[in-house]
Amino acid sequence: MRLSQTFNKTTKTIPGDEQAANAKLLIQAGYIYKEMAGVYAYLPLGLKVIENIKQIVREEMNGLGASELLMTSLQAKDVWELTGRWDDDKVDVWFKSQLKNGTEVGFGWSHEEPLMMMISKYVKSYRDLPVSVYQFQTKLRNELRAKSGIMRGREFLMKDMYAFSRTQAELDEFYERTKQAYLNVYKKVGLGPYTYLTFASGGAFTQFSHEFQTVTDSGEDTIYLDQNKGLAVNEEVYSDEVLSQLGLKKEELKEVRASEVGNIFNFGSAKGEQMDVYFTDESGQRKPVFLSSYGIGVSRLMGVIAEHFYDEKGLIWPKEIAPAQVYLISIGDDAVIKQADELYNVLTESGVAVIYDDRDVRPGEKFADADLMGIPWRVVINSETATNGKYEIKGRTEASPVNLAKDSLLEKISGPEK
RNA sequence: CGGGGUGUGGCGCAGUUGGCUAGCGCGCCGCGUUUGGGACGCGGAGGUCGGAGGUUCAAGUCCUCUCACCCCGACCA
Repeated sequence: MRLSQTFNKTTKTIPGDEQAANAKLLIQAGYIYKEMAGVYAYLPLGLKVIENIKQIVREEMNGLGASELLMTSLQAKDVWELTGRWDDDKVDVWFKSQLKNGTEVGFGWSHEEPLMMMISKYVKSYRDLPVSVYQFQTKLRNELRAKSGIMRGREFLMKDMYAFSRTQAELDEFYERTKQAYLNVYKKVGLGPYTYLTFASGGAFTQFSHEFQTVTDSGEDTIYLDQNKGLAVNEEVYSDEVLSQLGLKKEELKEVRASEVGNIFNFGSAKGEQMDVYFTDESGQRKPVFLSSYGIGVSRLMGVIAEHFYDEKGLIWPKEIAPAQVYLISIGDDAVIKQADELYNVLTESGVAVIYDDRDVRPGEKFADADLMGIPWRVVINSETATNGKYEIKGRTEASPVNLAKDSLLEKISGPEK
């Protein structure tokens, strides 16, 4: 994209009403816009990051054989009454409204019940199972207190997946595969080395659920981490009994702050029984469906990544989710612009996303924005490079640039991240 | 929901024990000079001090109510 022709605004001043690093940086760099507390709009750059994360998640979910769909934001009351969760005393984050005729409706804070209901209309036989579906949906939650920028909002984007199985064994098998898929996601978005499978409270149906926790100083959770085993225990279930049950030794655990970036649940057959979702097996017997559910907060994940990777100059996106791979800067006259235009076309045509800073502003401003936006590579075209046919390139975290011929430049950009 | 803090041009802020035409930086508009780390000069536009009510000769400043935002806590299948 050419900056001179796109909607993109950065600002030198740090927002006064934000404390969280992710919010400050993302607003400053022009990724998000605050509508109200806990409610943020995604500007073009921010949307690009969201889409990049979604694509990574999508590929992993598809790899599990799940099918993408999209549920509704408006939800019917009676569906939730089946499990007692329409009650404000049971669920305190409901946004509710009503139709003109007085019928009460809720705004989706979760889609578990509606999706169970939907599936029950289609799944009747063991031949229909197993099946798994997922969606990227905006969740609306009337949180008492929003905080930490996009890490805990009242409106946020979540990937939720639901798997329906015939037996506990079938469920378990899918559950284990999904754990791996989740770890793949965190690896691909750049959080691999910091993210751990964590035992957490399981809710009504099982002793534990599994969380994925990213170790980061600004995290909201405390976990006890066994680095060698790559496992952690959330403090909410941390006890001597649990440790011995999991085969973990207190001496080998380290207490660290972390942010939850995913949570998966095994509901067994309880949910199916509760919501009357049954199928007929090979022998003609009526059996409850086994359910498991799997969530990743996509917008929160973006916040955690922003929170994890930045320096005094701004954001530092992992290349897999950066809104562009290259920030192209031209400094000079017509010859420079010609070379820059040319490179922009070459890169764009070869599928490299480029932010081309062709604005009529001073170089310092371009450099500052390149850093603030956190684009992995910065390429500069000036009168010298226009003359010798080379290109100046520098990685976001590198101290100084190098000059390369076009081929080496392209190779470097598409090569492993520096 | 309990506790703490903050609301003053678009953004970030200052504004003394109430006192005169409410300031500063950035940004914005115009002209000129600049062009490798957010330039500089000159000239402009833009606020009635979150909102309502009250005290006072006089309120950005004091009081009451209210709205919004931030932080801590509680909460978070």
